[in-house]
Amino acid sequence: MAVTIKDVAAAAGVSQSTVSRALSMPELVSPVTRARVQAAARRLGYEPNRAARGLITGRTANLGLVVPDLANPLFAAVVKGVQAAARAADYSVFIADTDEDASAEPGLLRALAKQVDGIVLCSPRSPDAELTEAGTDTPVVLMNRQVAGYPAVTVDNADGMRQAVEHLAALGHRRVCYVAGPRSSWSNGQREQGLRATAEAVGVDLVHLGHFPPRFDGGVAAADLALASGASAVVAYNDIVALGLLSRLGARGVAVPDRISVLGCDDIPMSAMTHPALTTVAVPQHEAGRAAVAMLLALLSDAGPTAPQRELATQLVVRATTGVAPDPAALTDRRADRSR
Amino acid sequence: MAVTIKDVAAAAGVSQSTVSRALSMPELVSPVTRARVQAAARRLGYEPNRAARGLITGRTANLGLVVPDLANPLFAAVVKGVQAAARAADYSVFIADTDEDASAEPGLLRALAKQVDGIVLCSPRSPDAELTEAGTDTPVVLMNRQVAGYPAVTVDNADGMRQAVEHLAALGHRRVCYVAGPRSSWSNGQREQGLRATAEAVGVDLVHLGHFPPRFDGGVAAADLALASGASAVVAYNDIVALGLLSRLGARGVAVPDRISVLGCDDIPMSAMTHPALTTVAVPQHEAGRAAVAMLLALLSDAGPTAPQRELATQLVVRATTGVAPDPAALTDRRADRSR
DNA sequence: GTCACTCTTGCAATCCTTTGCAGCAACCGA
DNA sequence: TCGGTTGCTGCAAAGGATTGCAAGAGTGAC
Repeated sequence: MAVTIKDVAAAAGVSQSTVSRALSMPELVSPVTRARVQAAARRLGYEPNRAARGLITGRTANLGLVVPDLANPLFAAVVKGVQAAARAADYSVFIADTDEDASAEPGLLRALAKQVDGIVLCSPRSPDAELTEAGTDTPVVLMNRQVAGYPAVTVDNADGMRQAVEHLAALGHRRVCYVAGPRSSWSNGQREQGLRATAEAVGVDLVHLGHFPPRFDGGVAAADLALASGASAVVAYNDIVALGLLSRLGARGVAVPDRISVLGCDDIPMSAMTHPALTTVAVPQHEAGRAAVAMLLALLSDAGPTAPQRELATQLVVRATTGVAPDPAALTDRRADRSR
Repeated sequence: MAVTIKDVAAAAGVSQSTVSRALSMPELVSPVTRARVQAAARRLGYEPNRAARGLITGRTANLGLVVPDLANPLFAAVVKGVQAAARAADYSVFIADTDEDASAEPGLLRALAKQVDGIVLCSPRSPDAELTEAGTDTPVVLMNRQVAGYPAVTVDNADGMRQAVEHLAALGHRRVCYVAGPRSSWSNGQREQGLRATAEAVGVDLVHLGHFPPRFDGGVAAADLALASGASAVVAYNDIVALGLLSRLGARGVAVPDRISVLGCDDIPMSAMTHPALTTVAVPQHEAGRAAVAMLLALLSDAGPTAPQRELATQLVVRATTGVAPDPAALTDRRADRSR
């Protein structure tokens, strides 16, 4: 049998209430009693029973985290950030994975809601309406999405795209194509918008390509279209798609970046490991995870506004898949281009 | 306020005990009462309070999962498998990530133990002694490791290596090098052993290379050594290391598989996406996760032996990084070439 | 008609902790 | 010396579900 508060009380010669207070509100008991109780608790190896505590306080000391796909390294980073922040505050984390299935979100949310104090909902795919409908009484912080009335942590996707386009423009690119991600992704919308605004501002033609699944094969499928679009640079919805692009381009013998530049987004670890290494826009997902938990915890303790917003900066990381735009004349003759 | 069993009892006109029984031991109440209670429960949207139930039953309906690194796609697969099996049995899962830090394991284990009914310990890095020492009263199932007295789910690493070596031998390779993983990894030990046994049996020279961290840069670091070892094929501890090897070989302009063959282990999704695609030994981690949960659940219900073992089959997946061994004469030619 | 038995159901204790309230002592100022 | 604080401590009541025990109703056999 586990040691209970009663055992500690007996050992210290005080009542259960005093033990409880000595351990969780130490300033309420006299120093000498406090010391005696704490000594007894430590000696007996007492650990409060979380179920009993939760029963009366109504709190579980657990947080929930919902991500679209754990196998995506981006979300692995989020998970690690969330875990770290939660552990520091003595919270544990339940993780649920929707497998990119938007229709699974409301159900998971409801299931989680009962056993956690708050939920971090990362990159939700559900339409806003369903999201608010599934809205329980449990506090929720959104990540990578903004919905009116909800607190949210986002990254400045538009600014990341601005950096990307300006980088490409500076390299002489005049026609850039964007391989779009899921229509239901808020981040994708933000990226499209940032892209469009900057493209117009710097005088770059923007070609919009389909909506592709945010996976490797999405990039593979998009590569030929990108090549045929006449663009000299491709911006992908994320790094995994960019990796798919690179793969297909490589298979077709298309030189990157000599013939076409490729740019990803997220800066997952794999991006630095490809050949050539991927130029990408780094989004601080680990930090975003921490921030989301901090926000959630603040919400739980009733501090601050009920729908705070926090936006984290993005940063272009220039590696080897972006280069000077090919001379339009040379485009038809690759050999001439190379020998330049 | 949430709806409690009391509300359901009042609505159905029965006592709390009857409600409790109607919902969790339906065969104990009369069909008509049962129907009335269940209808009331559904109508009111009743969900039992897990804390209250846990308080009296001593069960949490939670499982714990400890993995070395969530960012490793291999473990992401394990997580998904565990989640799926747990959800099917109405358990939730706490996940802890040790960041490949063996010394963090005992602490995490202890912290988890209090809030779960059982733990799946995946690829533990701690020495056996520490593991058993940290051994709590909480049931634990090991994955990718066997320790006397513990139930475990493993994969047949040795047989996977047999398939790998026989494949290489059939391609004419006579000297193969192994890029070893962490010394503390049980899987690594099994792989070394399987490799050695088969190499001897088929008459292949085996060169053992260091112990490298199971990461991309481990492979990068090992590549030059592998090349210098005179082997015509390299087997890597896992796919990520193999990817590192490929990267460094590519950077040095070494042709794969013409000059040297590369073989990974695990079959992570990325392996199929490289150029050339990686030949590897697939280990069914998703299924292993499911199996581990099944075993844990059986343990919790007191069925079967206290230390059951289950071993899953591995399967060589031949892709494009393994090929016919280069002609030894050609090998020296090329070496002379490079030393010029 | 009565006894023994089964089938349902309700009562009430229990799990462990937190917390409002009250009691008690000591201490301060008047 | 006494009333009023202040500071600690203990009592006891939750909190929501499970479960051993017992009571009541119904059934079948003699």
